[in-house]
Amino acid sequence: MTLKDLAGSLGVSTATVSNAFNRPNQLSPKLREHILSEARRLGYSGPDAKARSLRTGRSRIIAVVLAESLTYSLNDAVASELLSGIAEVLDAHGHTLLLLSGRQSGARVPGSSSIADGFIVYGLMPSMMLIDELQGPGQRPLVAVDFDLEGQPTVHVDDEPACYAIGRHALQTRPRRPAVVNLRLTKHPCNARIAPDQELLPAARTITRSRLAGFHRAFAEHGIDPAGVPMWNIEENTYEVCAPVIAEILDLPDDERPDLLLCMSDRIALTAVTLAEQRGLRVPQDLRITGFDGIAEGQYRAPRLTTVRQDSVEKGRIAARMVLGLDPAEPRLLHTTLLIGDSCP
Amino acid sequence: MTLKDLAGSLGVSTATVSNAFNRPNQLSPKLREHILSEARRLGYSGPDAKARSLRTGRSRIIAVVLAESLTYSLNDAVASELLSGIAEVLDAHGHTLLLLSGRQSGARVPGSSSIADGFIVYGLMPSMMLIDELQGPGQRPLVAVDFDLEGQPTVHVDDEPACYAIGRHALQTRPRRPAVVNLRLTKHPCNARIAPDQELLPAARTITRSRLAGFHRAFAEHGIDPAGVPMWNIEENTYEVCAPVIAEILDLPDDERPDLLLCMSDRIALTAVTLAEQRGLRVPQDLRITGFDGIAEGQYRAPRLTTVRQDSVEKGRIAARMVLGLDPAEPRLLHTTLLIGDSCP
DNA sequence: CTGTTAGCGCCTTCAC
DNA sequence: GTGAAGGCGCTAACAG
Repeated sequence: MTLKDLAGSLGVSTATVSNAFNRPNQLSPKLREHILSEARRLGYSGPDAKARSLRTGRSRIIAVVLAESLTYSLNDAVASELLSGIAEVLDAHGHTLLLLSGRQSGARVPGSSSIADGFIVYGLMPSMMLIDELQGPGQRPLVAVDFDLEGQPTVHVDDEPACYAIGRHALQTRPRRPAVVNLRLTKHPCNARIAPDQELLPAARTITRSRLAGFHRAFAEHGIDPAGVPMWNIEENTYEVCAPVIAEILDLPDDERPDLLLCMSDRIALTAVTLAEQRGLRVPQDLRITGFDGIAEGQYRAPRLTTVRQDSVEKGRIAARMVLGLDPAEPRLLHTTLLIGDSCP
Repeated sequence: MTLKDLAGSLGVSTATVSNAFNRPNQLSPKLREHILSEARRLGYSGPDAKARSLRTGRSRIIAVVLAESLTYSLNDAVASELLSGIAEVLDAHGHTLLLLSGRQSGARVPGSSSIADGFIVYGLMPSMMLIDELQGPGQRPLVAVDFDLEGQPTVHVDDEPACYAIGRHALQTRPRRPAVVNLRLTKHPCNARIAPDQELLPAARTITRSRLAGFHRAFAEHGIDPAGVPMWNIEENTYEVCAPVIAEILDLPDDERPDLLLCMSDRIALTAVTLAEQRGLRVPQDLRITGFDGIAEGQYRAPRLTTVRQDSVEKGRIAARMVLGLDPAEPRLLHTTLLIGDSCP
């Protein structure tokens, strides 16, 4: 059943039916109601989305491109919150959400990406090819979240000041052996301690760099040489990947084991809390731990995490509003708030 | 830049360009390579998805319709795992994922739903209107997960036997005051204790009903009258909604407070563990707790949850394979495994 | 192996 | 307020 069929059986032109669905003020209310009710009766459920989008050039679909695999992203609290915020705004404005991953197993970008009216890209892609294609001639809006993309509006969090604040708080009690646990900081994948001469990703490619800068500023201010602070790196923000690295840290001999762990995410910090518990290490007496993100899980279990809260839902809302053209397409910086919990009072 | 333009500048017909992209064996490798490289050079990134989908009738997009709001679903571990499994299969077969919610705030079903090649519907919709429209004349495949939809293939978990198994395990140590904490069991929304005469949803409308039947079978087998077991109900599987109800239970006077809590989800059980800890109640000595789902969070924190693990990722994979026509469209029942943790040894 | 042709279903000027 | 006509970009027959 197509619009044309319907017009045929009603004895009106296709334009009139189209108007009944799309431009109420172009025909009499009475006729419109008649058409709509007949449509329902005959089982015509409105203009076909495929044809409509070809004709109008718009699909009312926004694609969210996630750097990581969908499997990972959907199970990450921060990414989920971001998606929630995006979905909320899109839904409120009659748009729907198409999920794409930067790590498609399929050979190339799925053709279906060209159907979207705009893109929200989250986290740095392993390859820029995808982005290049998205930015193609169509000139559809694109918003980058948590990384920089030349010539495109971005949404960021104040990573450096946030980590400075948390570092300053943690250093009020002077640690004997502080350490930093990073997330995707090294140029080459590494789930282990970072060697002093190891090559790191540039600041433009990972927010961890800004966060580290914040910690370093706090260290310097407290007379601690940042170069002397041992660092570890973790590639993926999951318990499974974090656990071995954290175990390596906690299983160091007593006189080498850090007594302060500045972690780049709450997931890392929570893993540290769990493994410390298992080893009979008391938090915060034997080991103080800080996180980043402020995810719910860290706030309702004991000991409550000392961390910095970023409003990922709001980040998503803003990105969505930008891509829909409701907000001006300009760089945005969200502020964070320090949450002082029990893991580092 | 369209396919036609490209054909024009290369001096070949549009069919040849189309073949270069879609049917490699319909033209010489040499010509194909030439066309593809010229396309890249001129900035043509392949056939437009909108036009292609209109022409072929297929979009390579599968829509997942979630009963709850996207905000809720994305933050629920079980729904996220389901989506992971779906995404994994779709991705492997060159399809992408469109997210729809049964609780659209937008007036009606978004027109964009008619773009999908098939639907996976998760959890019972508040209204069947949406489903009716999806099932419209198009006859596109539809798979229902965790609820029944007449005439459509479904994917279920063995809820009744699973709860029978967990109940049997828990009742090996005879509780003095067992209780059940349900999820969406009552006909009318209720976040409180369920009155004996309160109307419940029919089994076809909530899996909780099957789960409860499993518990009741275990009770009966142990000579406990199910009717004498107090029940509570919770409407949404989040800490925020669970906490007040659990608090109400735990704050009962000592001689009324349950010493065994059979919970319909790990989220509920974890909330109970947290609130019990806060009140100085020891788990499992003072209060034994069981869950359902087997989510990661319940397995790596102490005390490890006694629960039943359902493989939601696999559930998603199966649903996706069915909707893509890779598996036969027939009812499927997945098995669960009992996980005996420390919350109810 | 390559080119021609006829729509897929709809929206939107333009004339009436 | 209504109808006729063209084309959005592409693919699948069919011819050559």
